Amino acid sequence: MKQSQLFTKTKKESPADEVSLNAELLIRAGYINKEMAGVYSYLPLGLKVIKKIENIIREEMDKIGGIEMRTSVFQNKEVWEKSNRWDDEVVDNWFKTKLKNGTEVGLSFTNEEAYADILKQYINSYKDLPVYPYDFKNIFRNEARSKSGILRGREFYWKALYSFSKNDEEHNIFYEKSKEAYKNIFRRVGIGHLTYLTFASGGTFSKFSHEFQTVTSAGEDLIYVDPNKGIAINKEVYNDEVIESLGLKKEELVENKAVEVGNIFSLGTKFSAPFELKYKDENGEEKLVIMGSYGIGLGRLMGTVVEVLSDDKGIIWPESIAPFKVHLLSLGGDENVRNGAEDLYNKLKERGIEVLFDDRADTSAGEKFADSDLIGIPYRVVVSKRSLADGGFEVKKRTEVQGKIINEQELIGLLETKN
RNA sequence: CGGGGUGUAGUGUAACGGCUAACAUUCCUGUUUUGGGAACAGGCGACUCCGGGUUCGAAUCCCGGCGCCCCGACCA
Repeated sequence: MKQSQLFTKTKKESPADEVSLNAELLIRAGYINKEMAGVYSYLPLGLKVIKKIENIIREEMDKIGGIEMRTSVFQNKEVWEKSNRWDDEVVDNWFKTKLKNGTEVGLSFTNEEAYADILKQYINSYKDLPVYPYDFKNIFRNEARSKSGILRGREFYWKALYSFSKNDEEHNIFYEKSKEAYKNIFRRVGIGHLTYLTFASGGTFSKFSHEFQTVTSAGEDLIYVDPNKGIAINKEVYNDEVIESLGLKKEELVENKAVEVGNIFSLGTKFSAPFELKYKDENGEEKLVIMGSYGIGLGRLMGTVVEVLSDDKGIIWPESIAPFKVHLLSLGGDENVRNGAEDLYNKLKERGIEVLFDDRADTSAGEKFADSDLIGIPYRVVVSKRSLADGGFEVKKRTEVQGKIINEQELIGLLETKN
């Protein structure tokens, strides 16, 4: 993509109404636009990042048997009354609206009811189980207080998978697989080294639920990390008994602030019971389906990556979720430079290398460098009189201080390598 | 929903109760520039969040509302 066609611009100043680092950098660099508290639009660059994250999650969900669908944002009151979660006294963060005829309609704040209700139509026999449907969709929560930029919004894009199993054994097998899938996801988006499987309160059907917590000062949770074992305990269940039952030692645990980037939950029959979601087993006996839920907020995940991976100049995207792999800058108005850059741009595109080409004619070198650092694309390639005189193009990783000059072949070779 | 803070061109800031609301940046015109947010000249852009009040006079003081940020409670 040519930068001259990208309508967004960078800002020198941080917005006055944002304190959180993720919002500051993402707004300054032109990834997101704030509409109101807790509500952000994703601009072209931001959407590219979200799609990259979405694809990683999709691959990992599909790998463990997930099957993608899409539930509606509109929610039927009758369905939610079955699980007693329609009433505002029970759930206080509903967004609700009305049809012309006065019928009440809710906007999804979670998906258990929708899935249980749909799957009830299709699950009859033990032969229909297990199944692992999931979707990506926007979720709405009327938070009393949203905060921390895109870490906690009133509208957010998430992935939610629900598992439907015949019994606890079958459920547990998938539950363990989902842990591995989640670890893969957080590793692949570049925060694996800071993200811990965390034991949290479990509800009625299991002792614990599991959260994936990324350590950062921007977090709103407190967790106690065992760095050697790579696991943590959420403050909400942190006590001597729990520490002991997990085989941990209190003196080895480190207190950290962290962001909950994902969670997995055993639901047992909490929803299958009210929905009478049952199947007939081999003996013709009716049994309740065992459910689990597995969520990841994509905006929160994106914001967490920014919180964790940036410097004083801007964002430092991991290659896996960067909006582009390469930021190509042409410096100066020299004709050879302009043609050389254009030529390289076309060659990279032909090879399927994602490149943002800063082709702006009247923009100074300093401004292009500053923009490039702020936007945070992993590789920066400079075409200038100097680079051409030295025999090619200057390539520098966002994480490096000093670039090096290499020729076109070497450059394409470098950028084509998969990692 | 409790507590604290705050609201002025697109953005970031200034302005004693008193002149045409200032500066920087963005943007537009022109000249000159092109390896770290270039220089010069000119120009556009604000019912000072909204509604009341005090006053000869309000961006400024008072009351009410709303927005936004932070702490808490709650939550992915």
